[in-house]
Amino acid sequence: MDKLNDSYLKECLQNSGCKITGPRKAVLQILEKYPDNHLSIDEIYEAVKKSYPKMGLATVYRTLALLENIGIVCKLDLDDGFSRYELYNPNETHRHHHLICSSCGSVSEVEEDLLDTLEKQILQKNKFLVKDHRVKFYGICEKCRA
Amino acid sequence: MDKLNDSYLKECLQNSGCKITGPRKAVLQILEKYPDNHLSIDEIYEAVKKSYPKMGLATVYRTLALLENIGIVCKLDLDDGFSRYELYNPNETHRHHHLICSSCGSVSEVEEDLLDTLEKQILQKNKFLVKDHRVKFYGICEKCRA
DNA sequence: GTTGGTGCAAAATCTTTGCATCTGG
DNA sequence: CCAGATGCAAAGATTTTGCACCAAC
Repeated sequence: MDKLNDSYLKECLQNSGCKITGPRKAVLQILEKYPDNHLSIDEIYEAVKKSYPKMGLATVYRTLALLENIGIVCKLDLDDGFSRYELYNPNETHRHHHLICSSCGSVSEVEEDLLDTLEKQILQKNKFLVKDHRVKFYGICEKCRA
Repeated sequence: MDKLNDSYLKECLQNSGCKITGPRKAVLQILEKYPDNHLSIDEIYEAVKKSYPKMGLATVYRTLALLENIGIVCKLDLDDGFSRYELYNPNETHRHHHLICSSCGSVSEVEEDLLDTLEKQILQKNKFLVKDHRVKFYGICEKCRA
């Protein structure tokens, strides 16, 4: 798993003419370690410092911007004023959706996409060719409904 | 139109025990004047100052937060680092979708909702009761595709 | 007259940038 | 070795807050 992603990271970075560095590996490692946690920049920074103590916050910003550019991670906005990131799942062609509970604040995910019909309609009616989307659903989660 | 919204604002504010003030009317007036412009805080501030010169920026922030709380306006995130607001359409039960062109940056709207099926599936599979959503589509607009 | 609202300036946050130093290839 | 990457601190940008004054009701 680690090896696999190391080589995936290596490939992506080298294709973009970038170096494979300690900070970059460390950031990716944290994102792999907490796949469903929607970590904020600061949370990533704090977590990385444990394995890579000399990490600087600016480098976290620069690294995540880079990883986003080359399509390894995706920025997330959960309306709390923090930039959050999660790994792209290489099997996804479109971004998955997030379910945000208005009661407890928990965030879960919908793997299914199911917007193809809507996107086709948008192409026909609005002549707009959809390439990707970001979808957030607000509501009440299972626990809070009980 | 102006009268009508004045009384709508009045009703909403009074129901929340808030006063009807010059700044609040001025902000709403600007949002009504530019219904499709997705104005940023600063754009609203600059526009309001023309009709209400002593307007302070902090009041724009406070007013929009208030109007959002009582359901008159809706915050928008167009990924450019600015908070933007638009009026809620009282006829909409759910938020409409935004089409963001990756080429020219233009933002247009899809009035249709069309997520009912998906939201029913989410209720069944995830036991999550959807109350509202935010949907952004990224792609290429009609002009840029030509 | 009270209570809440406003303007201003200062403070707090998050993010970006400049630059000397370090490091991967 | 050299171009690119990093760490640190300073600067930028947006948003929030404290407080004296003002205005709805």
